[in-house]
Amino acid sequence: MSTQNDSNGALPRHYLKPCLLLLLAEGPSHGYELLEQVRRMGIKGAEPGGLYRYLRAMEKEEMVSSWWEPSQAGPARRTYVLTEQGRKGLNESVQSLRDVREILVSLLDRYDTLPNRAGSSSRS
Amino acid sequence: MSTQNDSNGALPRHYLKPCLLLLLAEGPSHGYELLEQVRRMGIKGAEPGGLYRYLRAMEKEEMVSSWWEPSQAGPARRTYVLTEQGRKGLNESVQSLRDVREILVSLLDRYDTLPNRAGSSSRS
DNA sequence: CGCCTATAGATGTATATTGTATCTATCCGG
DNA sequence: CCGGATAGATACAATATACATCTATAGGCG
Repeated sequence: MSTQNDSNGALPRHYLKPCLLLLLAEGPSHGYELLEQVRRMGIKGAEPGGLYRYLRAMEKEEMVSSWWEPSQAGPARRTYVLTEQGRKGLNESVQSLRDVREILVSLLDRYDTLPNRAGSSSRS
Repeated sequence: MSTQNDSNGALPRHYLKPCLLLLLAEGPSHGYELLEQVRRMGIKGAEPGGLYRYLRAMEKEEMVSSWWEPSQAGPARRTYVLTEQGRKGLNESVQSLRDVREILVSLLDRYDTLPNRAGSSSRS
């Protein structure tokens, strides 16, 4: 019961956090919009619960700050902006994502050079 | 309490599983050796507990099979090999890692084109 | 021999993280 | 007035992870 479900590239905290920081580095936003942006980035496993939780947690860490903002259409929104701290956090997150990318790339390369005895499409 | 510790590129299940499948696709091996190989691949967060548990779990899913093998120096080892199933699992895992890589790459690109008002190294 | 270390594997458990469902509230159209 | 979309928040169960611990074997050393 621990290798279940890999059919999603669910992208948990390791991705959601840098994503949110990046999006906020591009400009202030609010939860609902961030959710849609994150999803548009291809992150399937993004759900409201986790996202709102994340935003509040990041606020507690002073990576972001927020305030209520009334909207003329619909309920009030909590608008988030990146703090100085958050900018630093983004930089660090990105650095570790670069590491991850390298590991990923080398793993994928390694897979591609695997002698695949089964159903190989190799030519000549 | 949810954005704690990002200082590691800890690479949880999403990476451990494909890693193990890849390594086993390269040839049979045993837990202790796999642990060291995984670590050599740059995955810091790999610990024995999780790894052994993972192997057993994958066996339950018939991705791998194993048997005890005596060793002339030290305690007996459980040798693992990839099954047909496991090979398929690897292929699928890899596909989803490719998706992850794409997301990662585009995210990183997006970060690089960010107008960085702070400490920018832009000239002229 | 008795003890220590390295190798090898496995497990128990406390805590952290997730997923899912549910709840509140506001505004708009009909 | 009602239903749906927007917006945010939270409770709770289910999982996953990290960490420590436990077994066992072989080999070296005093």
